[in-house]
Amino acid sequence: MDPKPETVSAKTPKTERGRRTLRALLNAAAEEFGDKGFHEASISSITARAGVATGSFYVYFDSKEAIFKELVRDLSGQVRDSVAPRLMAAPDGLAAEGVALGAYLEFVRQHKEIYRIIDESEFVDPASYREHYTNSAARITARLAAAMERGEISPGNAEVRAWAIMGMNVFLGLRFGVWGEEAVDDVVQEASQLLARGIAPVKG
Amino acid sequence: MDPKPETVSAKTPKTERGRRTLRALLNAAAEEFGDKGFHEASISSITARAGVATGSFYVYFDSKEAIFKELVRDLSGQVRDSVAPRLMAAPDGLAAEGVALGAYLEFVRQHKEIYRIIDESEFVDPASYREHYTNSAARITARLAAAMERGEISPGNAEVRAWAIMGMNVFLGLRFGVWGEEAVDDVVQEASQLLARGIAPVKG
Amino acid sequence: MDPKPETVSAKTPKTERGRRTLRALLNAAAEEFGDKGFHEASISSITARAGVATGSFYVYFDSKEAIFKELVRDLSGQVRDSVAPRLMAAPDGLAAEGVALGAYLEFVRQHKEIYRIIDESEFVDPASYREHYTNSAARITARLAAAMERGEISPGNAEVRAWAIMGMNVFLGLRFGVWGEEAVDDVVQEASQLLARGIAPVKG
Amino acid sequence: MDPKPETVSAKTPKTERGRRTLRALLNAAAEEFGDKGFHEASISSITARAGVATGSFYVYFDSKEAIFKELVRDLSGQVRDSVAPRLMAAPDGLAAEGVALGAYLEFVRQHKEIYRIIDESEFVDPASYREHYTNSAARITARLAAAMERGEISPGNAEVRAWAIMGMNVFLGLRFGVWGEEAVDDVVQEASQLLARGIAPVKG
DNA sequence: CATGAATGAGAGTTCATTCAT
DNA sequence: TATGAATGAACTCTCATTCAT
Repeated sequence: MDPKPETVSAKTPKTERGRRTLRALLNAAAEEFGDKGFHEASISSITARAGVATGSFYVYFDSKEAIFKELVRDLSGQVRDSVAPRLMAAPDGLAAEGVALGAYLEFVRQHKEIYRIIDESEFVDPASYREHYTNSAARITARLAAAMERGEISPGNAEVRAWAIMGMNVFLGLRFGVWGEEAVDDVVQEASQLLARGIAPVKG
Repeated sequence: MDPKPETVSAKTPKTERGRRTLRALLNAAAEEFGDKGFHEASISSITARAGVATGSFYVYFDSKEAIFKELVRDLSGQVRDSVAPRLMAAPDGLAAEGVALGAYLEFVRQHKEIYRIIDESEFVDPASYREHYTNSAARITARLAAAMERGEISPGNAEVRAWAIMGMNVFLGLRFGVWGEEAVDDVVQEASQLLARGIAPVKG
Repeated sequence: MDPKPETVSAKTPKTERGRRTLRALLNAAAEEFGDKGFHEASISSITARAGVATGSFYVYFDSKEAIFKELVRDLSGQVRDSVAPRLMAAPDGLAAEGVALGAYLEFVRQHKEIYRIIDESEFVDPASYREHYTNSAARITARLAAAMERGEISPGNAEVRAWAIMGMNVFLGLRFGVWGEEAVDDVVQEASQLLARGIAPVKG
Repeated sequence: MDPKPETVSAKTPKTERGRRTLRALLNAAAEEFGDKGFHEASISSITARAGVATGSFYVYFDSKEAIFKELVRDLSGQVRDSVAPRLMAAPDGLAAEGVALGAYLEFVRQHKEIYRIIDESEFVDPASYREHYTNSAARITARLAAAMERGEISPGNAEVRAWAIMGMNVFLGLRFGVWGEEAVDDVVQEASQLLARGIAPVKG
């Protein structure tokens, strides 16, 4: 269940010991960045958490930015992968978006630090940030386009809708996943309804 | 008739010259933070832009954080004030949200740096960030509640809807205001439609 | 009862208002230096305590050092003057030194900050420090010499004795005046006895 | 056989090179503080004297205060150790105090900067100052108590006597060790006599 | 691969002092 | 005299990165 090894691009270790150290650094970095944010985080704190010497860090990463970037890619994949399986179960393209919101809210609540790290990438490595949200939007757009195709939702600009839906999800995630502790079912239902009526196929 | 005295919390100057210096610092800080972001920004760069000595900064602010906080409050007020007058013109509560989105998109496109500064507050002064979005949501919630009252929109959980709408706006603002350069009318229309059908009053 | 005006050398004010400001500054400085020590003390804190503007300070003193120096001279005089009257009452030159110790201990206990300020002058204005203790020693030396003359004490090197006695007093003052809270009578008696007879075993 | 490992409290180096750097910093600090006093001293001057980079300072010490504290502890030990061996040679408890004074005067004259540094600790790190003199007094008290026990000195309050003796020594040290250049034998003799027999007129 | 000491540029911050009003 | 804003040199401290072992 370890996060995909293929996402680890930089300086792939050749020995088993090396792989362990790399993994330890990545985990330590997730903790450190989640706790303190990028700028307050320090390499020496990361290596301390990982139980290795300062210098060892540079065996695996070129810079603080590099490990952060690596991490964002890793986490971005985790967010995606946590939603995907739930989507399979959705009866149709309209329902799918409600399911996706529910899955996202749950994930966010369980991994608040991931939300934070990804968001901070806007100011650390804008390209990663943009990539993350652009990818997300592209996936939603594709789903919507397919559903339109199938007549499950009304015709319209799929990309605009995708960004609108993603924004909805993210802010509901912030308010009811990261900040709030209240039950989430009502939120999902209310939002699903808004969405359903909003993009449901036009009858008659 | 002084410029926004309510935003000036710290060390109010007692002379006219002092007021000018303070304003110059605030304006310089907006430029600097907008250009470079909080961490890359430097006090000496701010004072240089403002045309005053380094030490003068500390006559008015206790720290880099302090002026940033001040600025976020200031800008948050500007965002609010830019949308408010347009709302007056809306025929009803349903249309109002479309109008608000349009106003917001325009504002964001003209003041990309404000968008950036407010967003960065999540990592510099989370309380300000939270306050900004909580205030925004509260205003939307109040509008929706009133509109429900008047039967202009369907009954439902106004707060959830407010956060959903705000999220939509913010992400459309990011995609089509900050990043994109394309015309914005289609976006507003598409989103308004999504919203309209989503929360329109249910017809008998 | 105000400290001697003649000790105020710098920029003697001509108006009544000026005299009040000067006195306020000196009192404020005594508090400030006593509380925080020379280096932690700040001019603006002194002027704030005195209830005047920062710039007013320089109407009366040339620098932070200058007011400190002034203060040490002032306080040095106070120490001297607090002991002098008690000496008059002493029956002879030997008893006088015990009386002086008693008077000094009392004074120190009541004015701990004065002890501190004078001592700090060693590092702020060594000349003042040296002057203070040299003057003290000279007064003791003179007393001892006169008493020798009168045969009230044994012949010997009056200056060495004076410094020894002063050191005794100062350190007993530190231990039992500044730090300790216990009754002081025993201390005075024990020290007086040491001074009179030394600590050699009493011969049968 | 490492140099005084007990004085090294903070961030003990793990390599030989580290130990050398630490020692160099401590020596440089003694020079710097002795020359300029605490507040005029600068970290960069210390590192320059030690021949290392500014940042290296913070590998071993948290602050200017921290190294000063370390140094006072170190020097306090040196004062103690310089007197101790001479005491062994004293024939009895009464003579011992004269010997101690002599040893102290010599030490002070050779290490004027140590005297200064320890005294300045009163204003930089009062706890160290207090500790230094409290320890000294405790050692003298113990000697006196033992000598009383053996009947070598008259009965009395050992602690009061100890502080009196220490004060005598310190002030004679200031006057004849730090400030004066004259021969010191007379001083020791006069003070020893005072201590032994006091200054009451010789009877009969 | 691992270690941890060394580096040094650069930042924020302080505050005694000056000066125009 | 009094005011308080303006000044700017100087300092401490941080930490990502390098490198010899």
